[in-house]
Amino acid sequence: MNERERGDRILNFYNDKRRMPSYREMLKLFSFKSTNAVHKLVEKLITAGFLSRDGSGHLVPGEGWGQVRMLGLVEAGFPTAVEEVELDTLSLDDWLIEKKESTYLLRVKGESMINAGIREGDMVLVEKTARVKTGDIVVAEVDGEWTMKYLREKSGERYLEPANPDFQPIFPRETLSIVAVVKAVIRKYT
Amino acid sequence: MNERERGDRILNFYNDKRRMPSYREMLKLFSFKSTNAVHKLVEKLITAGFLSRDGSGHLVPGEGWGQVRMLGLVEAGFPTAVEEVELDTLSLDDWLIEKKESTYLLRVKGESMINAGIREGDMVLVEKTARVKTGDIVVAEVDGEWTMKYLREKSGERYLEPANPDFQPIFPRETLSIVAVVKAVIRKYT
DNA sequence: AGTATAAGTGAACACCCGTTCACCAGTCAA
DNA sequence: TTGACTGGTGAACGGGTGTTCACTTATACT
Repeated sequence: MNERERGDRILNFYNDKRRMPSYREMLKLFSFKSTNAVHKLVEKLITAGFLSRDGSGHLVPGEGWGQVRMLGLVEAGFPTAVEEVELDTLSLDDWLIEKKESTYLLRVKGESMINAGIREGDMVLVEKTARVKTGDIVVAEVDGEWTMKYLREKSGERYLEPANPDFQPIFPRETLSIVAVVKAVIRKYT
Repeated sequence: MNERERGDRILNFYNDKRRMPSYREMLKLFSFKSTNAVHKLVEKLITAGFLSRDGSGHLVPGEGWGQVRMLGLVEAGFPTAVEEVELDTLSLDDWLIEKKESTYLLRVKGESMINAGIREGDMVLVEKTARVKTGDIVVAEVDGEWTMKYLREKSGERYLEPANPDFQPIFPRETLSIVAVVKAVIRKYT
């Protein structure tokens, strides 16, 4: 069993249980009989970057050992098992979510944003924020109704434009309040 | 400071440091002066579902308190602050990734799947697996080249079909090996 | 006013944690 | 063959951990 494999085993424990194993638990994990063996192994895994310590000395998963291995372009093909070590890994949560308190996941209804690649049933990750620019896809309340559209501006007036020629732009009669900005689109295949 | 707020503060610590705070650390977190106060608070947060204990009694984040709050349809609008408590939350990682060891993230190149809502620059979450069905979007190697297409079957023969009328279906001359199945598409706006 | 109940203090305790020390077996190079 | 190095055992230790007990203070309900 090599170093990489052992690091993976610890990180799998973390992913399962949402916490690091104690040295005594690692005894069983590796069939060791002395916590000192674990101690030495952990020190090596730390210098190797699999694990690390936070400010107060507690063991935490190493930087850049998130959940998914990221590869290059599709055309480039898959790397061999040997190369995999070099790859960057990341957690989707950390990658997509900037402010967890104000981030929400919505299911999309309707086909009004089809030309932006957003289809009925997709999930959109939105952030409640005041920092909106024209051109962003926003969730807004216009005249009492909720929709998701492009935010546009013409002669100083903001309006909403769908990404579907079958729908008409929405010029607010009374109120146009931007509630959230779409940060990402996630489509999951069953 | 109410219960919800205190639970959030602990979970924020967890999201920051990737581990649970100790009772002594929570002292500072809540400006308490006795670990017993923390103890009682934690017990309440556990019965409230914010936190929980794993098999060996260690403190872990409660079930269903992942990263993102999930809401209903866009048309439904945002709930008020009071209602938010009722919402389901989940971790994108847990939701999207089934087998972490064989899951990879690829950046899409080309427009051949545009009608499936997959555009150049999107990220696709793929899983190296043998369980492929016709109709799935797959990453495959045909005659030495790598592409992502729909997997189709006609008269017992498997071929690849793009989701773009400008491209032609690919009937393998020599080899067609399915490398991975596309499980999800993620488009991130900057 | 009286009294439960909730919420926090302060101290004590047993236990588990990570660390360390001394020691041993195998391997590989000089 | 010697010597250094790697990877493991076994035991011991100090400190941090969660828990518990007795007590105090504040809030709320008759």
